[in-house]
Amino acid sequence: MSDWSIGERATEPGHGGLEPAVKSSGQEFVIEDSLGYLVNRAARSLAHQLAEELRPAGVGIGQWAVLMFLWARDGMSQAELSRVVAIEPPTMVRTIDRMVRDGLVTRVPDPDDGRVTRIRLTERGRSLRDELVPKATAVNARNLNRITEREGRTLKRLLAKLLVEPDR
Amino acid sequence: MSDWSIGERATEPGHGGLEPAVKSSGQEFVIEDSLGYLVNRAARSLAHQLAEELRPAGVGIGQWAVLMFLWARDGMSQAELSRVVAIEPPTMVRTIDRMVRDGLVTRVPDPDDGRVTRIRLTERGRSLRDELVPKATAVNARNLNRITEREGRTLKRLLAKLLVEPDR
DNA sequence: TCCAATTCGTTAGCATGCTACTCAGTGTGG
DNA sequence: CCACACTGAGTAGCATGCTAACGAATTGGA
Repeated sequence: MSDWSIGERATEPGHGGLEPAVKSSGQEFVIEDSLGYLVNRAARSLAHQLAEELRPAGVGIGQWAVLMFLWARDGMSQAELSRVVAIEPPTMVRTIDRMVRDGLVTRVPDPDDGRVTRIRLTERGRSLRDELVPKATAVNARNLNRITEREGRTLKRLLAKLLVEPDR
Repeated sequence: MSDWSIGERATEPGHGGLEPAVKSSGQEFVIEDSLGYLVNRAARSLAHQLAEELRPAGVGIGQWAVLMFLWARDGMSQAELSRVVAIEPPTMVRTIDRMVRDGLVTRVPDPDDGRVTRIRLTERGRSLRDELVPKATAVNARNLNRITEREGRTLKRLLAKLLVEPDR
């Protein structure tokens, strides 16, 4: 699938009134108007585009965020990384496994704390920065181009607001 | 991880200036300001919350969208479903596998076209609608509560705009 | 000082997403 | 009518996300 536009409707065309909604006890749930649906679609679209850019370099989409944080501060521990990337530790373990396998990072035991493993960029991991950052920037820019700059700022501000300490 | 707020910064606190950015050839890439990062975080946060609501019913997050479309029009083919849900066919195959396993749907061969399998809701699949739609509505509402109603409409409008026929 | 709670990394097992490929059934242009 | 293209479903193999549960190391409190 290379088409990320909003899809067909569930209801047959030409059966009279469009009704892409589920009526449940009088309530209506219009899927195309669901925040979760829209955010999920947008996230997959963006991830798909970024993955395309990263593929030639052999970097997976899940490795991207880790690289970003390591470029800002090399030698973070796995626990620190899973906190900042907002990924569960078991997921981080296997992402790091793949990055070690691909020669992007190495695991270094912390001398002061026997529980901690520090993640260090290899030369290759470090050098990918100049190659990949412009590509990622381009993906964001290309997508933001569809809306005004002001709208772009608004969009990001609202998304950030959703993430600040969710209820429940 | 139950904390979906914006995480720690990559740079050490108190080393002077905050610098959560990766400088690459003069460019700066501030991760907390990246559209892709924000959308991805928001999507996982919302998916996590919805999954929580669906779990008691034994419905997986990937099955949710399929159910939504089947509630609107029962008997769609797998190909139709993968188009409207915007999921690749192989992913749909296995999602349907699990839904069959869990007694939500059945596969029915199309009498007119030997290639086509139609997906029909079971009584259980149909009956979950009244139970789950309010829960999903609540998740969206709870998250939209953090911003004004006007902002919510803006957010959804901008997200939808990103999805309309991406460049490239 | 020493036991209990916490933290860190990890394993196991599952769901959901993708690409690449295959095979069978349909449809179409000569 | 028939070869060839297209479409739908499925298989294989992988990446990335999660929860549950552990064992080892550290820390904190009595």
